[in-house]
Amino acid sequence: MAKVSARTYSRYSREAMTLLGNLIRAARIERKMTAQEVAERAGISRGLLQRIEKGDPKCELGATFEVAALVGVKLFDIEATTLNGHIRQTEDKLALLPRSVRKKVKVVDDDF
Amino acid sequence: MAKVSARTYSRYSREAMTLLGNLIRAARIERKMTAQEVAERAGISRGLLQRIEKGDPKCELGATFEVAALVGVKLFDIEATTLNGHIRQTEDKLALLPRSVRKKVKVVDDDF
DNA sequence: ACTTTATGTTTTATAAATAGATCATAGTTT
DNA sequence: AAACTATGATCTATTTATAAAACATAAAGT
Repeated sequence: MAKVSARTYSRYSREAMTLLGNLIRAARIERKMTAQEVAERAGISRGLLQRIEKGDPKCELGATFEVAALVGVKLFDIEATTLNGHIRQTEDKLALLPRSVRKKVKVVDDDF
Repeated sequence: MAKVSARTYSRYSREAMTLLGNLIRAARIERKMTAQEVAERAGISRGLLQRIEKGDPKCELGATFEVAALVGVKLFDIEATTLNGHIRQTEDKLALLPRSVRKKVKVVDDDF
């Protein structure tokens, strides 16, 4: 009966989720859209939208971002038009980085 | 056999997810952390981390944000120290907004 | 104050994601 | 070049989220 393996979250990510939920709810109300309306447009249930607005960690990333986009909350504070450019930047960076990370067998003296 | 109700995503949210995944992967590699290592610290499986780095919409928001925090990717471009302040701001705003949205029965002339 | 409608909450059946293991491949270091 | 290790990919059992419905509450408009 007792819940066994509850996942834990760092303070930062918990706060980030709360903030995102708050931003979504505020944006939705400012745009005078009902929960029902937004849920329908996003193709999700009203219950899920409620959890998203609460900052529930157990929501799909896709559903959450979709709702955010729908009510006009900017992710990363980046404009829609420049998102692609940012993606390309990260791809260029990734192309330069090693493709796999190798753990050192011996510990290196990082301290000085 | 065929998949029935595949969810769709707007271009903006799809791109945002891709970007987030790329940022996480780049940050992880730059910090020389293996996928295994990050997965363990986040309390998730390596497979899930892989999907997160790919920008798969069907990941838990919590797991994704946790990983982002772990490798040092800033959500909303906001510092950890000021997150709380931003939350309070949205709460203040929400307190002022109406608690439920009412749809107009008659359409109002918005056009002029 | 009354009526209407949005929201909050709970429950259940169903659908889907996750963990974990395994294997193949590719990349890194010596 | 050889050995080692990280990553990519796939599979299955299990856990878990989701949709949908129903109801109660609360808020907004008249």
